[in-house]
Amino acid sequence: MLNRKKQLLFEKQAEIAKAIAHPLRIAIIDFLKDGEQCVCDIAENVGSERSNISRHLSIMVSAGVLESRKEGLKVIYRLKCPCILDFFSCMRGVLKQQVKDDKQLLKALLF
Amino acid sequence: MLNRKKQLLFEKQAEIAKAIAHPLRIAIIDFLKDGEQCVCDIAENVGSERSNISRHLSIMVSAGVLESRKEGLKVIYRLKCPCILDFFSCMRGVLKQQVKDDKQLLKALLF
DNA sequence: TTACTATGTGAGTAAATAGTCATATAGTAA
DNA sequence: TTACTATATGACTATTTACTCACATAGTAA
Repeated sequence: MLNRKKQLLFEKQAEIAKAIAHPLRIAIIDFLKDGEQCVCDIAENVGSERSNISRHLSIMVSAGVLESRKEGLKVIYRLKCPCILDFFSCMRGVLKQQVKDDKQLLKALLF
Repeated sequence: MLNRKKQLLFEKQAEIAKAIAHPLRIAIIDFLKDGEQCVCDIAENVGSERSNISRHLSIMVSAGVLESRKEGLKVIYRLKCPCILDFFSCMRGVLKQQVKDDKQLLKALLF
């Protein structure tokens, strides 16, 4: 059984992972990898309603993944911890491995 | 707007992130970091019903995060892509930053 | 002031997810 | 064969999450 400390840590980590675990939020993080952007430009880039994007952004801010600053009417968001991008390349690695496995399976089926 | 290719990629990546985004699954991955384990030992370590653990394991296998092998009656699971552990240290970094921010806020409130 | 723009949020519905219990399956061993 | 153990899964309920629409808020500018 886990002790309380570890359990709390895992819950906090799960919150961060949840904040990333959505196609739109992945798209947002990917869009922000080259620099900060305002809500309207993010919404236009990822193709969703501004109110929806605003919600997704606030989820990621709460989780500590993004941070924001105001500039006139606009609110500009940026990655708070760019190490998240390393996780993205890890995920691409997992996907590549899946494709390799599929190929192997296909070969096994054909011969 | 995103093109179809990117959209598909982001959906696949989100599936992987989702497969990690749960306290029990984080605990399981953490437990597996030092080597493969069978379902019953995982269940005992993280403190949940075997049927529940079995479901969480199959979610992670489907996502390509874990893989398994049979050994007699037991099914033994292991990390398929240990680079996921790097993401764990990134998450710990995010949490540390949150604590720092909280300290700053507290100071601002007190003085 | 009024009109406008960018962002955030309450309320509602629809869909996805998690956990539990009972049961099924697969392998072991008498 | 029967009894046992480890794992997986169907069915169900409860909870969480995502999206949309309407409206609120905040800043800009005439």
